[in-house]
Amino acid sequence: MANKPVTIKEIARKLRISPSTVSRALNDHPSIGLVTTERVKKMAAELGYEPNQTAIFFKQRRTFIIGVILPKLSEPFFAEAISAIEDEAAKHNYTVLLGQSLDSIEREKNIVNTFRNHRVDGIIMSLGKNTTDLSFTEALNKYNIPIVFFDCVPEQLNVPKVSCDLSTGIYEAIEAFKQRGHQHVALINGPETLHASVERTHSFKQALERCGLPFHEDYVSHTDLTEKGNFEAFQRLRNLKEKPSAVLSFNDFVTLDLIKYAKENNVLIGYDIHVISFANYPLWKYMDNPPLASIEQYPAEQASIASRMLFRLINNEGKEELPVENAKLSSKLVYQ
Amino acid sequence: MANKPVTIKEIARKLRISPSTVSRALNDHPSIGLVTTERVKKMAAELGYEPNQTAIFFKQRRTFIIGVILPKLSEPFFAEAISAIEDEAAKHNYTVLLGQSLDSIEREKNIVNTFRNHRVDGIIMSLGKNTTDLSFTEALNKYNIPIVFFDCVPEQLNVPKVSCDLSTGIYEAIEAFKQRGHQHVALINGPETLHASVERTHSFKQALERCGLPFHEDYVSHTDLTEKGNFEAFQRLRNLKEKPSAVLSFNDFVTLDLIKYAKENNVLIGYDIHVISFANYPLWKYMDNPPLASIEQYPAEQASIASRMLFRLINNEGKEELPVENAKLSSKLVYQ
DNA sequence: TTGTATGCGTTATCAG
DNA sequence: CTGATAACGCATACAA
Repeated sequence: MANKPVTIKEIARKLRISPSTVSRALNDHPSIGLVTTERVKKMAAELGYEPNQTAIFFKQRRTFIIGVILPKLSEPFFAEAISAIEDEAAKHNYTVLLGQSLDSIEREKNIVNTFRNHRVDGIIMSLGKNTTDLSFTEALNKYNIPIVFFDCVPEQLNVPKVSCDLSTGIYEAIEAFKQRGHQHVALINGPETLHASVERTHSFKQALERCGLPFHEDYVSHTDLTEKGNFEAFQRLRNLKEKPSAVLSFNDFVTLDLIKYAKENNVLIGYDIHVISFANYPLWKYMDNPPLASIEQYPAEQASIASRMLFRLINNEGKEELPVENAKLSSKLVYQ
Repeated sequence: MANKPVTIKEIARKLRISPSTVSRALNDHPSIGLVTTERVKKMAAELGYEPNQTAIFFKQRRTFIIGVILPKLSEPFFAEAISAIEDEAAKHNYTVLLGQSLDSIEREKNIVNTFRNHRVDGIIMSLGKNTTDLSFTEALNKYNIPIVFFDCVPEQLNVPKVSCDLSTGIYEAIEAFKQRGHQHVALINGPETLHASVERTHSFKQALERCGLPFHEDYVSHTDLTEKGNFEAFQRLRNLKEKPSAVLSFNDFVTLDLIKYAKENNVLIGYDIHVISFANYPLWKYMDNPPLASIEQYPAEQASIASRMLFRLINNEGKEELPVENAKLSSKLVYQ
């Protein structure tokens, strides 16, 4: 029936001691006698005392909350990531404030702002596809709120981040294609403006060279990531005089559209064309024509490492000048 | 460079007026003169003043945070739900604290406890599969923290909740099967202990009767929701002397296993057996042998309604004695 | 070992 | 219209 919550003062009054003694007793302060400590704890339990966290937060300038900003939870990649973050947070007695950016820079700014107002102790963020300007993070410095990026990270070095190196997985993919006798390997890449796309093209080219396979610009087909764009990107490849027999596709959603397109156009996946996809959709095993393999990017691992970085920063409280950590995992080719 | 954040007091000092005046000016209190208000605001802007929310939260006994507890974000159903909640929360200037229960009662309790300590202003929760004892919510009363349930809700009436009535969708499904000439329709149901399963069996039986189709206990096959259990449940149906030609499956994950099993055992979906699934996996359109249709349960709508209920309770602040709201949406059969 | 006093940043009450 | 003061619940420096 919602009585007024018990406070330290009440316990003190009932016990005819001072609030500070109660406070210390409850916190197992060494200077308090065993007997009083016990008395206080007993009374606290009896009254059902529970500390008012908001008061503590206010006083200690710590909220025990971290904010997590990511594009979209409906992508399995991020659902896995946030679970890992939640686990890591729980270990440190922290809770997770959630914000989905939906790849909108405007929303990213708002969320950062809200989190800042809430005085979260730190932020973990995966950038939206088009975000390059990080000036909005500067406002965080004012309150010494550390931010760690993962997966889609800024290019600057002086910011803590963990990401996945796609070049290793790409190389393994090309190698796998070559072993299966493919000579013409294509890449369906994201928008040319994306840093992520540029990197992929680079690694793709390098891997081909290392494997002694030819690279030709026509074999890199860009999509705007809409269904239509995905279709067209695939179509461009199919229209080449020398059709590629193998293709690396930008992500699972592109791959799904590719599969759909193939079905509608009587292209047989695994026969006319072989596919390897980035990321790793949990459902491939149920599909009739799944990709040959996927380039695993370890969302949970990335997120865990980022969390641990963040807690190191939080617990350091800006005391020491810690070195900026940058971690990079190797992606890997995995078969379903 | 992390200077000490500017406070109201500093503004007051610089302007040689009292802090309370500054506070009122910043809040556009009508009793403050226009000139002072302007002066204060200008100075505040100059100094880059930002209110310390934690202090305000503390003072106002409001955190502007709601907690959301659900089983698993990796289920698309809940990913959609939480996005709807986030949107609704943003409209009310609220932020979302996240907790995944993973269907563990222990975790549910811990999360509720953590949220309570953080003094969230309210909670939205979808219960884990096995949760029936709601005593852990009683602790919330102490702080007048309202809780609203959605989708997987407690049976009691005196608790605000919104769920989806499956009987309408089930009826439409059975009708659709009948129109296609099916006489033997089966149900792959969840564990018998689950309230949700019992309800489904009931609605299933009723729908068959209304459609003039026979009901037989053998045609309700229970699974423990593991892959093995799903396989066996399907197998039991296939082993009946009179094999069902149509089947309603407990949820999308069961359906996926069913599809897998069918493929491995040369059962042709859409020919040997026709399937309608609960919920609506966003990926059916990419599959070669998708279910005929799905029973849509409107996660986003459920979550939105629950959010609005919650904010009504929060904004009422326990002043009036509001009636307990119970909403029920009708499920619907949808084709892909 | 314990109590007293003070402050965290803000707002509300009351007085002027 | 504005200022002084108290209060929210807790923790801590200092005093005893």
